[in-house]
Amino acid sequence: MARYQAGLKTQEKILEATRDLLVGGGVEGVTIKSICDRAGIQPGSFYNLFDSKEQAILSVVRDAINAVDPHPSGEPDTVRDLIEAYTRFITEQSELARVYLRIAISGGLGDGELGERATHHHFRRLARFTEAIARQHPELPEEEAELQAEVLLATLNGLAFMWLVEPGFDFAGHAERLWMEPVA
Amino acid sequence: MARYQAGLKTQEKILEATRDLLVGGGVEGVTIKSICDRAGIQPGSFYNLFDSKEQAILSVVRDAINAVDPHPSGEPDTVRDLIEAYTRFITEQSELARVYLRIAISGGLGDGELGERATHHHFRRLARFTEAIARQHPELPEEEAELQAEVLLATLNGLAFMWLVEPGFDFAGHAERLWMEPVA
DNA sequence: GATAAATTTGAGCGAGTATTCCATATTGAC
DNA sequence: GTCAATATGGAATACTCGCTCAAATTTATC
Repeated sequence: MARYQAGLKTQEKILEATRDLLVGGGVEGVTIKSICDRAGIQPGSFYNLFDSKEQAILSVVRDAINAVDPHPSGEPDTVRDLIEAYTRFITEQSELARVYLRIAISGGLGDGELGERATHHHFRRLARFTEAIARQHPELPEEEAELQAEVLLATLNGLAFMWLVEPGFDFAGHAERLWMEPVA
Repeated sequence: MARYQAGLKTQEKILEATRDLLVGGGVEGVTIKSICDRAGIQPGSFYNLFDSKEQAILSVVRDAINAVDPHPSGEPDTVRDLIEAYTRFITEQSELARVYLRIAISGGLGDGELGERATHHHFRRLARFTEAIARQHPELPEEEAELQAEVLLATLNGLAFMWLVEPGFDFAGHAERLWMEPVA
């Protein structure tokens, strides 16, 4: 057992507060004051555990990005696997999913490390979808597989965004219909 | 002819600068200083023509929202009309389209008048899609028509997001495939 | 209890923010 | 040219931002 683990609890409170604020108001709503108020601490404590505000945000966003792509280096996945993983991500980890949709998708356009991470994630994810489609339809030329992957990913993200705006939207039901025919 | 029209030119310069900044860096990148620098004016001139920074941003966003839904009270439109209009919006007014998509993602969920406008626009647009589908497929129950409209709109937005991240993405080509079969 | 390390506090700094104010310059009808 | 309405420049204001730091407090070991 580690000595002095009081800081771990504080760190958890900070990350939780940051995540809530990201869900509620996007990156703009996250300030040192808002984090500290919600976590019930003072700025000094924050900077005892994090080097900067950006670091706390990045930590939450990194979790969200990792959660959408589980077991990235396991056995090769099918298109159905990927769609089901996205559905589970949204239904079972909706808080992180909200962060993901608000920050990761649009964040790729900003500057700084956040933008780089989001862009890198986008292309890695696109490659993963492309591989799954190419594996499932070997007759397709590589280029066509990537095109279909782009459309599938775009559709999934569009459906997810609809769910973000209208919480009652049945993402799972609509995503299910994309299983077999990823656009002719 | 109005007297004292020197201010009109300044107003135009301000709106142009604001639009460019919104395209380049989202709402966060828009400051009074950045607007004035880009427009070649001073803060005093800005506040002679606008009451606040938010007003200038809202003016640009209002243009973007209006541009995506042309002739809102003309003759009833078909699904194909709506898809073609979105395609034209993106291909022919890409600057405004970038503003529209950036705000739709990041701003539509925030507080304030910007969020209200974006949300209001979303549901008005959804209703318009629903009507077009219901008109084209009278056999569908109202509820099913709305569901299909949601999926169609989600797909179009998803494709548009993809285009926003990858400027080379062929939005028009992919949107064309949605003409006849808006998901079975 | 003494000691030292870990943790928290909270005032405060410098930079940047939106906005205001007013003196000055420009405009345009008469 | 006159004069009032309009437009501009640029310093000043009040505020929030991310962040720092020395002092105080808590925690674990002897």
